[in-house]
Amino acid sequence: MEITFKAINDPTRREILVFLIGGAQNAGEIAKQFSMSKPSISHHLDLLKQGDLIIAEKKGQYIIYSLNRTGFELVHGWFQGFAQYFEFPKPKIRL
Amino acid sequence: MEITFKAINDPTRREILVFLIGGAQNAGEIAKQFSMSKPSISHHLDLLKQGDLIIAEKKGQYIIYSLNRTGFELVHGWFQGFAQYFEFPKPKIRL
DNA sequence: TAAATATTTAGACATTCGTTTAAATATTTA
DNA sequence: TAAATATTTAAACGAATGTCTAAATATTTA
Repeated sequence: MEITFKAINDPTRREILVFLIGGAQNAGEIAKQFSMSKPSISHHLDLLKQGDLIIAEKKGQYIIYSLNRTGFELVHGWFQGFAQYFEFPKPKIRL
Repeated sequence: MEITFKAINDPTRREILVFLIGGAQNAGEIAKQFSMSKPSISHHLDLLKQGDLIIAEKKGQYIIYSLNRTGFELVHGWFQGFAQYFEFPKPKIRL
């Protein structure tokens, strides 16, 4: 929980997540998207992985990263707790 | 955006938000919930306010805090971008 | 108006965070 | 097996963060 919110806190990491909506990519391709050193991106990927927001799979000399449902469900679940507070009353009949 | 994610990152601030689901409260009542100095809580409230997650209204010598829809919609909107990725295909017919 | 109450602002300090360069590990190719 | 490629790990460092105590501001009450 804590680590997942932390992972989402950084703008670069959020951009990585958005980038991965387009599909799984290896670390090098992800790093290309950013004007930042590869070790920095590697570190961001590690935090995203710790937060269960991405999955890493080794394919030969590459490591393929893709979005992980687990972390997103965790955060979404937390927000659900507020839905009740904000939601307008639903119509009782089907419109 | 940036400040809203930052505001949500801290566990104390998330607890404050959850506490406010129960209804608006003044700063003193909020501070009572935590084993932390009032200035610290005041600082957390300020960050939550900056992130549009709470609203502050002065009532006499008290300041009443309540949840603010704006910040929650912002974060929810961001997450919506991933819903498409994860969502299973919906049935074409009404069940 | 003086004292009491509610809350914030200011300054200080240790911890955490994001970044970099250099070195290490693992895999593939010549 | 040696060289090349892909990625991470390690060490260092300035910037940002969360907390505290002390002081300031604003409002109410005696």
